[in-house]
This record gives sequence, structure tokens and C-alpha cells, in this order.
Amino acid sequence: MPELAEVAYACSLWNKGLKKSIKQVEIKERARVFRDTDVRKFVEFLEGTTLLKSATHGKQMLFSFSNKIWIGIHLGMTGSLSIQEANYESKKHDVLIIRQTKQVLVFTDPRQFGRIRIHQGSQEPPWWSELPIGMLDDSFQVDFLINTILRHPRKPIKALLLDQRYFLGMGNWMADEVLWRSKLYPGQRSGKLSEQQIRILFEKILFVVNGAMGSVGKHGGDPPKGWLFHVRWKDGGICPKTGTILKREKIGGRTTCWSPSLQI
DNA sequence: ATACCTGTTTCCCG
DNA sequence: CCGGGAAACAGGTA
Repeated sequence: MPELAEVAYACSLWNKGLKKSIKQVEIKERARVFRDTDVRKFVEFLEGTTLLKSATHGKQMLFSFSNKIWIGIHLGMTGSLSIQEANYESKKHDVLIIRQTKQVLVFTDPRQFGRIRIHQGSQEPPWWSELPIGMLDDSFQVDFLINTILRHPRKPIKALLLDQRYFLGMGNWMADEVLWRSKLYPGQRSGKLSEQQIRILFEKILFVVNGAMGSVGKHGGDPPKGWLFHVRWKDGGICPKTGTILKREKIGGRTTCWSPSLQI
């Protein structure tokens, strides 16, 4: 379930392993999650190091270890991190198992749309440091949104929100949530939005981002009551604002849920 | 058995 | 160049 806040929560699950050394590492070498990685020295690089720091940026995670080792993880569609007891035995879809004395850090991904990278060097890896600004950064301001829209005036606003060059961590349900709160039809061409609509959109992006980080990002689970999130998954859902029936259709290549009576 | 899926990438088309 | 649409990735679930 990995969008911005779920990724932040998943990352925090491994915090129990901070400052602790790595006793043993197991990987599923032939798993597709290693497609960008030279897997030969992966285990050798990691064993004996200490987990020093974790961070997320959008849907990306970065873990830094001693000996100048860095690992990047993207959860894809079905990836998840967990923390397990020391006697944990590997399960079918586990792709990375990091054993410490008192606990085990596990990355599992049945569909293998996720991704693991490893890097050795005193600087952060380029695939991390070259990421664009995130929605939680100070420099994410309404002007950034205005400029992004100016660059893609013909793109439906839903598709634009899902573009990871601009809205790092925005996923399908967050985009629907933002547009619902902004009273915008997801298929609306971005360039058609008025300045006032863009300002509201920006405000709602921050609301959803902060709301999700404060709930899902901190404790896992679901966003607060009253969010579209709770009714957007199946046909027949009712709009929490208007009480009318929600529509579900593919927009920008993804199943989109919106309230026709509310979103123009 | 069939359809669907909180993500990304690639390819083809207009 | 831009954007849509479909397919691919690979498995779980309804």
C-alpha cells in the first residue's frame, strides 16, 4: 500500500535496527527487485556494517550503513518492510533479510515491482541526491504548482498529480483525495484551471500530505474518518460530502474515483 | 475462471 | 514534443 505516508511508516518500522550491527544478510538474488543492482557483492558489502540512518523522499527510501554502504528501496505495488523476531525464518516472497542480534529486518514483495539498489561511497548515491524536491520541502510552494501546470497544460490534472517528477510520493488514492477536496474533476486539463483553483489545489495537496503523514505516516493504518479513502475502492461508494453516488473510471491510466455532483 | 490491483516503464499511435 | 492507451512486470485476492 505504498504511497508517501505508507512509505514513511514502512521505513520507520526498521528504526528498531538503528545503531545495531548486521550479523547476517540473505537475499533472493534472482528476484526482479534487484534488476538495477550488481548482486554479487551485495551480501559481502552489508554484513558486519551498522545501520546508521534511514530516510524517505516521496516513495523512495534510503538506508545508510557504516563502511560507506547505502541501500535504496522502492516498495512498488506490493512491497512491504517488517521487523521480526530473531528466530525469523524466510518466507516465500522475502527478497532481503537483514539479521541483527535481537531482530530481523525484512523486505518482502510478492509481485516484485519494487526495487533495491546498493551503493558504496562516502557521498549519498546519485539516484537519491538527484531526486526532485518533495511535497514536504520548504521549496514546495504554490509557484512550483503553477509552473508545473504551465509546462503540461493539456495533461489531465489527475495524471499530472501522479507524475513523480513533480509530486513525489503522490499515489492513486492521494490524488483522488486531493482532487475531491479541491472540487476538481480529475479529467480536467490542467491548463484550464483558474488561478484561484490552483491555489485551492495547492492548499489541498498540503492538507492531504500533512494529514496522511500525521495519521498513516505515524501509526500505519488508514487516514482519518471522513476521507474519500474509505469509500473509493469499490463501485457504489457514497460521497461523504454530498451523499450522492461516486463514479469510478479509468483516468490517466488509473482507476479514479470522484464525486460528479461535487467535482467540476 | 475471470477481473482487478495504493507503481513504473516501454512502446505504439494520433 | 505531448499525451493516451495498452502491455509488461508477477502474484494475491475476490
